Amino acid sequence: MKRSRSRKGAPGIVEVGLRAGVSPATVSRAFNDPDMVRAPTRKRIEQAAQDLGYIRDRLAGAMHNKFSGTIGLIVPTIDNAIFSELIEAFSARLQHHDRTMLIASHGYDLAQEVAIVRSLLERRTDGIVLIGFDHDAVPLNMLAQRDIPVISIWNYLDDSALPCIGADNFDAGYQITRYVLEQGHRDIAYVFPDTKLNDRARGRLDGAMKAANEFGLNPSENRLLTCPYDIGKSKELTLKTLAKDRPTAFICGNDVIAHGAIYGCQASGLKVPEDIAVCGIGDFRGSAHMEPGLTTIRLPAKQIGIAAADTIVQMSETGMQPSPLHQRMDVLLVERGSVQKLV
Amino acid sequence: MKRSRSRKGAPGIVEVGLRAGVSPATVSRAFNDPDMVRAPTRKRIEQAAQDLGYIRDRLAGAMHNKFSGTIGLIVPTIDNAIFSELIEAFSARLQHHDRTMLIASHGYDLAQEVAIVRSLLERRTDGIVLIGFDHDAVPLNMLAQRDIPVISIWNYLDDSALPCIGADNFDAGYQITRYVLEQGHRDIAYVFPDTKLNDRARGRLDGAMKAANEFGLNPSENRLLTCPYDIGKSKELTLKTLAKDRPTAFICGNDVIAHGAIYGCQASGLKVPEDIAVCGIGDFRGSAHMEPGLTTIRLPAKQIGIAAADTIVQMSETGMQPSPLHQRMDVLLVERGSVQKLV
DNA sequence: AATAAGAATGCAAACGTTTTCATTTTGGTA
DNA sequence: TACCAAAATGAAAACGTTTGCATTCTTATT
Repeated sequence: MKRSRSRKGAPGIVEVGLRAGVSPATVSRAFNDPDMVRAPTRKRIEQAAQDLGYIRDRLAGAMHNKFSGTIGLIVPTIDNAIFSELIEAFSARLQHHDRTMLIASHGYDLAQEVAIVRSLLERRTDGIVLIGFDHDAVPLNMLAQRDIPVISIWNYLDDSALPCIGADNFDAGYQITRYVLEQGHRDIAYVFPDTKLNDRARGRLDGAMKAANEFGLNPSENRLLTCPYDIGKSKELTLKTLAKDRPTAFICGNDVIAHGAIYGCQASGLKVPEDIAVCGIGDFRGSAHMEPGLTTIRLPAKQIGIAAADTIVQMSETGMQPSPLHQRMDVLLVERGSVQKLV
Repeated sequence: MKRSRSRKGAPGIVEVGLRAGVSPATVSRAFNDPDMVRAPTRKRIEQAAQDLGYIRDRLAGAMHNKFSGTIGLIVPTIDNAIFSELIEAFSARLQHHDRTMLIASHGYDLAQEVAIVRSLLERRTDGIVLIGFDHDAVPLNMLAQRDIPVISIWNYLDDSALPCIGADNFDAGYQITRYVLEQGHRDIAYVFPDTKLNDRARGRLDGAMKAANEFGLNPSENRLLTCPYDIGKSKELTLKTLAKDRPTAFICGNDVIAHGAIYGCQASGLKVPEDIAVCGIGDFRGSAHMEPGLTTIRLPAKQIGIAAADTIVQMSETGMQPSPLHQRMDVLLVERGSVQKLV
């Protein structure tokens, strides 16, 4: 691999210094600590930098600094409404902090996650943000050993080992289920993603079960359905379920699944909510406006993204754990048209 | 800002060398050019690295190398089905090339884009991928001046200044419109995003107009609607349009808008496609499974993402323009249930 | 066994900043 | 005007790699 040197003679800090008649050190200071250099000197430097089209090399700076100015975000998937709002907010907020986001997805594969953490470490990210609590010990150890700040976001647990910022998914599952029960539904199908390696889904399902129990219900095996985050799969599963023995309501582990369920109902000629109720969790883009509007639990994705950015940056700057260690964001039941009182 | 030094005494190439009884240089070679060092030596080095928990510092390497191993992707928005499939594919493919993705979004604001390019340059990305052709000259010049490889993706133009990989949006607009016309529709509303700074939308609309003209049609002002990429806004606009003077078909500039249009029709009591036809462009997640299934033009997002990653990596390695310079991906009309023959 | 050619390794100088420490300048005060 | 503390600047040593060149080790050939 021939690596031709010679970055086009791009001007560096010394060229700028030469032109401005100051030492490289002063140029550096002018950029990092503007009021350490006198105004007129700074002016000259800025002018020189401008003239030369100087662009600072943060990599070189990072070598000294211990700080690279990048933050890593590791998500299960990007290609999904689930996280895109979160990612956007997080990224924008980081930009605001003059940090750059390194993002990678592992497709719900924890082995992949190890490789990703390693790669981020090689890039010396100043901090890493993970989704949820289900993680391999290896990457966690690598991070701990190096004192790299880590937080877990999206889910909330008041006693999680990692600092966290998230919504109480248990509560989300509990609230929506209680609501459906209060509408008089008793024969309910629960459609949730695989809860094996997904603490968010697990929390939601547990919450749902608690609500059911409080109403003296104990959902039978055939009312507990597993479905991936995929509209098509969900629609298919719904169709199959309806063909056998139709419940009066579907409680879905997330909005994507709920969208599929609604389409499934419509495809089999049922009207939502008149003939059957469907609800989700998440309140994704589109849920509000579909027909009927989806009754769901709103998770504050944007808020979480912003808080996550603020927190991880602060941790990297102070080297301390955030306080509070566990930040809980409120979830909100939003009633729209997809669930109605059972008559 | 106190920047405490001392990266926890993380072992470096020299510690590894010490332990393996070789010089740092050899360690470096063992990692970058494995068969430059003899197998037994390499074994010892790998073992030592393993024992010490060594993680290479790519930033330090990048200083020498001219290559940082990162590629920048600049998109209008992440939080939108439009680009998420593309991003995911691009990112995965880069990972495969042992590169890391730096992503940033500018929210359709070209001024923002300048700042972003600058920030990426500061991070010394080995290449930059942009969406579409509408860009400020400033960042383009910065890139050209530094010989940083750039490509434009998503849209296709056989004579674009930048190398490109994309779908022919003009053709997409043309095809879907022709199809609708062939189904007998004549009174058609065209709902497109603002075409000012969006060459993709512009191309699609131009294509649609060409098809209309070929059928001797010249859509009137009030049939040319402008709508942002937002389901809610689109639904609202549809409702308003239907209240006045209802066309027999809506051709939407993209699937998100089409989703909103369908919901709008349904909300006002019309059945799609019996009472009114709706179609989109894009074939996003969900379009296939909604009720009715959306007739649309499939854009090969994943293919584009993969090709983009391959191309930009290759450009950065060879320092040459790709060939072909302009890569055109096929679009495909997919007929589903949202358009039917006008009786 | 001696030798030469080639492979493997080591040495040390980069890479472009930041930062410590020393030196100079500034501006106010005696 | 001379002097001093404080502020601004400069010199030079890092930071952790990579790499050109020099050196040493292999190994095949005579």
